[in-house]
Amino acid sequence: MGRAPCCDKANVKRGPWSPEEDMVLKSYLERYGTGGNWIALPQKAGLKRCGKSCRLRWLNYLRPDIKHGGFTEEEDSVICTLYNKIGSRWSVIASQLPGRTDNDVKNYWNTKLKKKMMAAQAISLSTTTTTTNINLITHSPSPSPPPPLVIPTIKTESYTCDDFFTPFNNDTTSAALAPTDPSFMFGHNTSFPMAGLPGPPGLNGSVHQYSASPHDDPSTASCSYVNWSANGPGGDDAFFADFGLESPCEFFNGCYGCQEKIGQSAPNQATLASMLVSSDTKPQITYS
DNA sequence: AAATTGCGCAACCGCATCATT
DNA sequence: GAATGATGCGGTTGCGCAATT
Repeated sequence: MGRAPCCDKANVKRGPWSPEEDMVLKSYLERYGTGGNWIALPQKAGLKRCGKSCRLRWLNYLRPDIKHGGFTEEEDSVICTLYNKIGSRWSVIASQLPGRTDNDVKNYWNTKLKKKMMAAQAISLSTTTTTTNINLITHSPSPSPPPPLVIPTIKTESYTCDDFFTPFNNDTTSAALAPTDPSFMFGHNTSFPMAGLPGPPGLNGSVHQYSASPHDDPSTASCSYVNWSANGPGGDDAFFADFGLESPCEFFNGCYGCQEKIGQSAPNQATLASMLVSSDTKPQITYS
């Protein structure tokens, strides 16, 4: 038995969205949200569109945090690095680029970056065998034996204060426990410039800002790194594992994307500091 | 100036996965 | 565990526009 179509294709509009349709969809979503059902949304909003089409339009174009325009060199590097590691998992790659959508990244790769990287590969093969900063494309046909793969190990994630507080601000049940003013940090505006603390072995990076929710009782505080980056193998799991933590979510409940952890206990500032200090390596993480 | 070509990007399609019953 | 429905995702298409012939 075949699947039923998600909508009546004969009675839905297709093709480019008009500004009026955009306005209707945007204002509806800003007012009511998805209601947990994209399929029913267009009818409720008064749009003659397929629910999937509405979802795509919102995610790829109408969302307020979408970044349009050219990609930076840094974004190029992230895309190439991740493509070499995980292939065409565009949603994963896009998740590392704030404001970028998987469709954007996919289009950019297919139209520009792939050619750019192939050209770089051709140059590197014709000039030297000791490549240093060029990402080689492993998915394209290559002569045997294959050239050495050079994968930069830069791992960067950036969360803004607004991102950090998004799960709180969108969740009325936890809003009472969380601030709406990002400047209101743990310990009443105490940020976390803890210079001289040891960092995880083998990683170089920086935590630009540390913040936590402003509970007076630190034993129930939740906290999160904001705008941290780590250069080295592993990425975020390794980053935190080397602090002796299983993962960011285990302790840093309340961090962006970890809403399900809200409500668990978290280490207070002193405990966290002692965990960091107890590492026997010299400082490799700088806090600024 | 008209026709053709190439490019960029929005949108669609169909399959995979997840959630619910 | 099976059936069903909703969502997420990657591949692909097709339109509009600019560059080229």
